[in-house]
Amino acid sequence: MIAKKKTSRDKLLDVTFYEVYTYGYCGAATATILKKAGVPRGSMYHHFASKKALVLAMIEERLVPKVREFFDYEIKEDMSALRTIETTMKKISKNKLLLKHGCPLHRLMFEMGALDEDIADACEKEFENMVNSFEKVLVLGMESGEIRQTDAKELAEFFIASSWGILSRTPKSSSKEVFLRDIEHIMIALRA
Amino acid sequence: MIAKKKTSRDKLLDVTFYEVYTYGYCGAATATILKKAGVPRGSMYHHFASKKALVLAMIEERLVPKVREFFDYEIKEDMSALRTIETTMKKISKNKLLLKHGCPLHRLMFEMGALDEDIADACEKEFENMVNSFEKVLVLGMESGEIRQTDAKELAEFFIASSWGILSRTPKSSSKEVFLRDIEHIMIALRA
DNA sequence: CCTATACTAGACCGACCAATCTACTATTAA
DNA sequence: TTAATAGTAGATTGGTCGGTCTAGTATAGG
Repeated sequence: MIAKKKTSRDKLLDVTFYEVYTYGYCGAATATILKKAGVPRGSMYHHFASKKALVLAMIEERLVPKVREFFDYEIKEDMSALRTIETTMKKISKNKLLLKHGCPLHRLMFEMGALDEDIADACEKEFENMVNSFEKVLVLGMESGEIRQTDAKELAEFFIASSWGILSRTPKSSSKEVFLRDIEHIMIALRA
Repeated sequence: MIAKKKTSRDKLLDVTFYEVYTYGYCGAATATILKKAGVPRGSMYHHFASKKALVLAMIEERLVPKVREFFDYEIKEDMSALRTIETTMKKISKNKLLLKHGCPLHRLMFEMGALDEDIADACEKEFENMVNSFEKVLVLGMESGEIRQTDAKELAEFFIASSWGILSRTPKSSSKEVFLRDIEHIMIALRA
């Protein structure tokens, strides 16, 4: 494997993801991002017009792919919808950062939703993508009789929003066990 | 009715609630709070040792009472548990600010949970109070056979966390109708 | 070699941040 | 009248914020 040297741009996006995830948009300082990335200020403003532009690029190139790692369902016809969902939830429950800070998309959406339209739109767009992805699984499950018959899109929206709430409990009160226990309650609302 | 003159302290707490609710802890600037409250800087630091102390007092004296307005269940033995919950959800769905910004307790908890232990503890404490309050309703409902038999505390925690998630959808995608529709899905997990 | 472009480098800027400081006023009690 | 306390008032401080500026380097095409 060839060790590709990370470009300044890549380093900035990596660190920005972590800083915004941890401290929020307002709490993430460019000075800290630059220091941690080991990139001078001039380079950052060469690649990005502003802090906001940096964060918008980070959403597209880091946050969205990371969210999809967890939440993009490969539909395998031979696997049941309920088993597919269960597998995803197990995977999420094993991620310490998710349990501690919640879904990074939810975090940014919640903080900035009413404060910046561009960031809100970028988040909303990916929320819709998650809903569409999950909806497909639910439709399959409805066809096979595993999932309760109802509007699949609405059920998908409900499931994702609820999961976000469950993931956003305080670090102190959240754990793998608590998460999976809460999810089990949601599942009752999904099953036929 | 005697028009009591609001003290500087009261004005500061009122404005701080609004500013922190709207812009978050990091986003809320003391300069703005002082200006909107019409209180000089010296007065603020006479009453509160720091911004953090101001916010902690705000939690106790404004945020917690406001949350309890909505979520403190008076248990009326003659009213069914499901009807009690339904009434509360209807009340919440009529509040524009709640739909736009979510639960103020959830907001602060989510932003500061991992960043400041004192604020996290204050939020966690009220979360537990909400859970206890809701648990009582669920227990009554289980006794009357309306609510599904399960651990009432766990079910209460699940319900509140899910509701928070549902309330924290983007301003654009949230409305009274969407909220009540989502709640209806949670209710399926509650009913016997 | 010359020149244009892409990128690095960090000093610097004004604005804004939370917090401190000294001075002043209103109220109460001795 | 005096003294103590509570609260008002806002200028000022040191530090941090996002963003700009000028200078320098690396690379590629001619």
